[in-house]
Amino acid sequence: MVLHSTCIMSIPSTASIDSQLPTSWSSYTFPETFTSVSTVMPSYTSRLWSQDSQPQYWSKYQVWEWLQQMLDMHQIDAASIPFQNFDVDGRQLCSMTFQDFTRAAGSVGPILHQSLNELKWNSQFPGVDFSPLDVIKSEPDDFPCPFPESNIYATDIYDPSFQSLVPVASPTPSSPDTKRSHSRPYQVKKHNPRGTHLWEFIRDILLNPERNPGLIKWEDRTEGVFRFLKSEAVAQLWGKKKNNSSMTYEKLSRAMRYYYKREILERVDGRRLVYKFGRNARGWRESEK
DNA sequence: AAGCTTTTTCCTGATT
DNA sequence: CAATCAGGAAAAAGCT
Repeated sequence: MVLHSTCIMSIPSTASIDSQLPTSWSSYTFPETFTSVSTVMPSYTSRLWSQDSQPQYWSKYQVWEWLQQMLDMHQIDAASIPFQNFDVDGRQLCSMTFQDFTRAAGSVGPILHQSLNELKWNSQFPGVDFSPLDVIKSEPDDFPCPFPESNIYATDIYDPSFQSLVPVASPTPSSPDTKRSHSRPYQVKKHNPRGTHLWEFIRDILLNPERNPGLIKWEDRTEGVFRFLKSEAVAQLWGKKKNNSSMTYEKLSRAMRYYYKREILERVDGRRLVYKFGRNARGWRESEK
């Protein structure tokens, strides 16, 4: 077995989290991901090579988005890690060591560290049409290898988030002899792409005061009730994310109202600009496990 | 490629 | 009055 993570993590550990002051994120502009570059390039290539998939080129906002995604994915409450410890761009993030992550995020650190490793791996070896993030857990009798004829080989990798050895695709053309015959079964499962739904966008603003310059505020934190303070500003932000400069609160609120039926939101009547998360909304609770 | 889901756009009418 | 809320309808955009 090869602990592949160690050879991926060959980046020197120099980032000192403590030295980075928690500056406000509210002034950060949204990155222009998935725009001109990806539409021009063939989708296959663009998906793998867009800056979006290369953590070293992430903006601070993208780092933050990734954090959100990780917490969602592992069902960890956002309040459990101090976001100000991650006021870093992709380059700085990538230079963080395991210890840096532990210092910055406590028990969540190892999970973040491992997930980032997988992303680095993916951006480094774009020939595989799935992300290591998609590899969830090995299941017996779940062969065959999803990329039998590629020069990618299966290798066991220790994944702290699963506390087990997880077979994962690994580029080791240098020593095919030991890897090609690998017979560990594995299962590939896609995670949802980066949360782009409106309610997630709203939730994420709510969860991060650093990025929330009085846009939306909790009315009742434990009940999931919140209120728009600057409805048009939020609409503008949403529009910016969707590359739609004509977004208005009028239209955004229509989309919000569709959530009632799906129980992502519950109706709060009588109070203007007030909404409440419903049973199908995830990741907003203070302690969600 | 086609079909389903989510969001956007537009609209009429009611309420605050 | 201006803003917001309610949804119907249908187009557009996203995803699988």
